[in-house]
Amino acid sequence: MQHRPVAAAAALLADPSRAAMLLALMDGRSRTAKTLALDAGVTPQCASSHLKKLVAARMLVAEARGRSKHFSLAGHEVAEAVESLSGLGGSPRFPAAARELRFARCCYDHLAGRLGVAVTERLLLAGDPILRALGIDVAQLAASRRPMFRCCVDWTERRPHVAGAIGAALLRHYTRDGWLLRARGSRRLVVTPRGREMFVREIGIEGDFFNSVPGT
Amino acid sequence: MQHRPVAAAAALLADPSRAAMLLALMDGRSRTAKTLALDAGVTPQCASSHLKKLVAARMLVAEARGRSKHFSLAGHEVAEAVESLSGLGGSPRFPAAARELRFARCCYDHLAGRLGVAVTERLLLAGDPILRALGIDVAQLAASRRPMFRCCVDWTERRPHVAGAIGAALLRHYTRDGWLLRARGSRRLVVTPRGREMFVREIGIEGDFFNSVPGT
DNA sequence: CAAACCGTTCCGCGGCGGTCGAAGTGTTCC
DNA sequence: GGAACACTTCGACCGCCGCGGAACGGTTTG
Repeated sequence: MQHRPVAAAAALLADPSRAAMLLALMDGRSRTAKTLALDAGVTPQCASSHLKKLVAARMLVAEARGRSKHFSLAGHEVAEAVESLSGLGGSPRFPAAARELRFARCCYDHLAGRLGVAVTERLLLAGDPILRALGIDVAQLAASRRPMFRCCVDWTERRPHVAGAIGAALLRHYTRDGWLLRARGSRRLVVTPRGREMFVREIGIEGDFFNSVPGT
Repeated sequence: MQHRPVAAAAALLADPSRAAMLLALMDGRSRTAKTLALDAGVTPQCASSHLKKLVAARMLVAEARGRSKHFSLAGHEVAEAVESLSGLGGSPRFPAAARELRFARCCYDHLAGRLGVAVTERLLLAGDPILRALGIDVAQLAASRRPMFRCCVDWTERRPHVAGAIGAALLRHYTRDGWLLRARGSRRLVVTPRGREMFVREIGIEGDFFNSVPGT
């Protein structure tokens, strides 16, 4: 609902030089200003200007070490935003040199690539009984083309929530079964008394979770 | 490693008018060009220009309906990228009017906000036994300030992988226990023979997953 | 102290892109 | 058919920002 911060953050990633620097830092390690300038293909004074902006926006953190200065990503949110933008890049074809990178790589401080996705899905399959109790057929969802499970970095909570086929199936279940009501013309959702009861009983959310909550 | 697509995608989100339009569509429903022009506070001809670009970049899809044209988000990836950028907006303070939105809202086609995060964590807690078998103490991780579980939209796979404290703990475990080796100066990770064996035995990944894989 | 190096600031140049006015095309309603 | 409406294209203006050149603190080395 506030579009200024979105545009401001995107504007910082919109410059090819800054994007190259951020991508160079995507392994979670730190690099000197000069190294980043070479990565981006610009002069040191130009890189300095970019790095200053990225630090001011708290996307990077700087650490003075001797006569050189080391930069690294400020946090997971930054790495995740960069990754999600990489996926929007249109062309789903990757150069052959990236094949190994595609299989297993580190993303900031965790495992990514095909192997990372496979591990994730194994962990999430453990939640299967809960979904089954709601009448959601995981096997059927898996048969569809759509990625079964996705996470979405939550704008307000800065933590992930379930998206993908399972996320959509859950929301469908909530609204059809009267747990949640969609507000007209807004993204807002309202929890019904029944929903409040069911979220505690079926999902296992603590009862006092709903106490300090505006609106029902 | 290819920074052009990142910058190009970010540039589309970097304009306040386009960002406002995308945010208005974040509930997953469709809107007409005129409505979006009003949302963004620009003239219709200006909105038309923006919408054309967003459609060309496959971020939006257009559907001609009578004399009006309806636009909607092209997919989850777009919604997720917008959400992750929203989180980078610096100021963690939200206007009071957004309190209800913060608690429960829909993000494209799934539940988001505090409630969405709570449901997600309940589902993921079900994976606890697997992590415990690896010697990862979930309770200890939960005590830290850091969000326990995060997902990262995978650049190559377009599917999520585990990030957050658990993701970092997993990668630490993989490298310390000799499942994976970090390549120098690259994000690339190499699976050792031991890792190959352990991923199958401990995580439950199928054995032939590693067969069609470059490098080891 | 002098030299070398890293990073930074100031400055003017140049180009990309967002904006609105005006005019053109297609659709719907009377 | 004619008027009203939704959307689009064209053209011109203007502001913003990335860029390199030159010059300036700060730190390390000989």
